Amino acid sequence: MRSDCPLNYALEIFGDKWTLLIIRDLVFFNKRYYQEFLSSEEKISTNILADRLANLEKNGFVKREKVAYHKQKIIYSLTEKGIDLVPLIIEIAIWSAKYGEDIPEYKKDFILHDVKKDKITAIKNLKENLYSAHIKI
Amino acid sequence: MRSDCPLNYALEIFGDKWTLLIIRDLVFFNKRYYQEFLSSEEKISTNILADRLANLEKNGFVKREKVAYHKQKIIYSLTEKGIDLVPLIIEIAIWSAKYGEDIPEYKKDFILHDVKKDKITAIKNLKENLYSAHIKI
DNA sequence: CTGTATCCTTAGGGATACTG
DNA sequence: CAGTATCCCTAAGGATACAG
Repeated sequence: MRSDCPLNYALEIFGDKWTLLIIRDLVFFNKRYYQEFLSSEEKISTNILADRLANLEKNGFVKREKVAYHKQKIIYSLTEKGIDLVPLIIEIAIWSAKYGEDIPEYKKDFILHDVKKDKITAIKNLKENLYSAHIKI
Repeated sequence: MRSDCPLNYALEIFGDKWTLLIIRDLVFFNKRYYQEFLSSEEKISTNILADRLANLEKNGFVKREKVAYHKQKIIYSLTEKGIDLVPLIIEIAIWSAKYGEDIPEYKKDFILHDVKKDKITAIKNLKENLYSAHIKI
């Protein structure tokens, strides 16, 4: 640890270029399986994905469960600690929607109109989706 | 660019372990000069600092101005684009105050009581400080 | 005082083959 | 299918010396 600053703490545990993208896949795209993460736009490679998933589990962001009757299949889901990253991911998205370049207009519009205008509802809906998805499992 | 995702965009331009700490120094500790950034807790080294300050300027987060009658002295200040990172830094701090380990209680209390309870006011006050500091320059 | 430049080490990461 | 293991390369970063 470089310091006891809260911002520094966060940067040290999820301040890399991949971790939050995996969280995003879980939150916004309802991804649950290894192959699904592997096939996301950014083309994460398998060794990095395995490493980050292991870290996410170690740090309590993600739970791993075996799928019944599919011996090798593993399902990933967010813990409350992971779900509580949603507000900050949304803030990042809002900033990018305002200043980002080469981001499609429809994505910017969605964030600035549907999300930013009522963050509390947007966050609530996302959390409900995640919890109900988890119950279904 | 790995994708046109807003989150990915943000991670690519300030998703490293140092950039947001410099922004933090500007926002919360009112640092303005190279030596001040250099002496922060996390012990950034001079080549990294120079590199990140150059990137921050290139990406429009920070302005560099020479101090009158101090030929070599440079003063750094945030642009609006940089100031607009405040809400997301606050969200990170709130998350860390809830889940972070080895963070002093008084820091957690400050964030959870003084900041989280009224984010809008906290952000407004920080922005006013930054703008008035800039005018004073 | 504000950087640059250099040297060197380590961490991050892509590609791909392999394992249970 | 979910990882591991290996190879190799590049980026990140620390230490320190130097320049304007």
